[in-house]
Amino acid sequence: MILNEIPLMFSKACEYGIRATVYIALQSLEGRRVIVNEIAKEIDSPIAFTAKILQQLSKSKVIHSVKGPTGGFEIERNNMNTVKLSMIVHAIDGDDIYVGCGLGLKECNASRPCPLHDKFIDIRNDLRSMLENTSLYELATGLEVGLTYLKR
Amino acid sequence: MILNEIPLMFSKACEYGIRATVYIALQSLEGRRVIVNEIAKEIDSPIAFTAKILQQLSKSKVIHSVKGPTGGFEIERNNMNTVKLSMIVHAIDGDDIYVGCGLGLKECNASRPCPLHDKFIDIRNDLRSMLENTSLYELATGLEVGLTYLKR
DNA sequence: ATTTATTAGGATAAAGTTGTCCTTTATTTT
DNA sequence: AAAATAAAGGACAACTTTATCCTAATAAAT
Repeated sequence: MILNEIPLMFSKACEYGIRATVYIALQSLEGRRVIVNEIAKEIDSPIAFTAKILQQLSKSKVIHSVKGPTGGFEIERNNMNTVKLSMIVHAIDGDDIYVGCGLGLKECNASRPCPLHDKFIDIRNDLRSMLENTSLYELATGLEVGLTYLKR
Repeated sequence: MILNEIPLMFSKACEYGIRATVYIALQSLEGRRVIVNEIAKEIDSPIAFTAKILQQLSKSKVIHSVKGPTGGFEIERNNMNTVKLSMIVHAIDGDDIYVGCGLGLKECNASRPCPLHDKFIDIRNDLRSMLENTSLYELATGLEVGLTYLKR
């Protein structure tokens, strides 16, 4: 019997958030504004939960929301370059990824490192630099096959 | 408002498990068998929850338990070399760390990778190799200051 | 043999994450 | 102006993880 199902790297909320943002970006590149129902259907995520996440991303200016008929979500072409994966993750999961010892040791720091300290730091820095260096545009256009990839 | 508090790398259960195992190893090197209450106190973890985790580690043969008075937990000196960090993690968190796309994309694989596929693979492989190459002995004796480090 | 100390294990509670539903607010269309 | 459409947001339900408590099983000490 195993106690846990730990997330591989991100929470579900964050996964949905990234997938949704990429979908919105792809559609915005086609000049289409998209509504939650469509997004959730296309990325295969729970609608209402996705709506919550989109609210957060909207507040964080990662995406832009428009109310009313013909409304929905969109992302300006310019923002696709400035928005990095790290901003999406931060808006949803916070910046926990960056802090603390992997073993939860409070005394562990650079001057008195635990045996795994440097390894943890390296791995986390790799993750961090990937998140900070990957733009939304790069991520969206890198999905050659496009939409099909967003379904899980 | 942020939805989540995602674990940095391991679950709480796994963190406690690693810290507890290291503590047991350190005490075993001194010839001392230790009881749950002491372990939990020294690694600053909840007693009953720690007991559950120790049960799992005991079943998985990572640690050895002895019932009754003078009983407690211990680890044979020989086992400290064969027990790797990966075994502790596996016993508690399972091997989720190793599977699936970081974005939760089901179509993502080596032949049709998502834009982050290789980066995810690299990071995860680094983590995996760290876990598989770090022995309990190395981990325990690497903690020069010993016990103080295990408190959080 | 009885008592005592300790792990094993079941039941359950608390907290956190994920997911749903319904009402309110904003905006467009008619 | 009224109706319709969509996001915003509050309340809450389900599930998972974390945590506690109590009893049973085991084994040493008396």
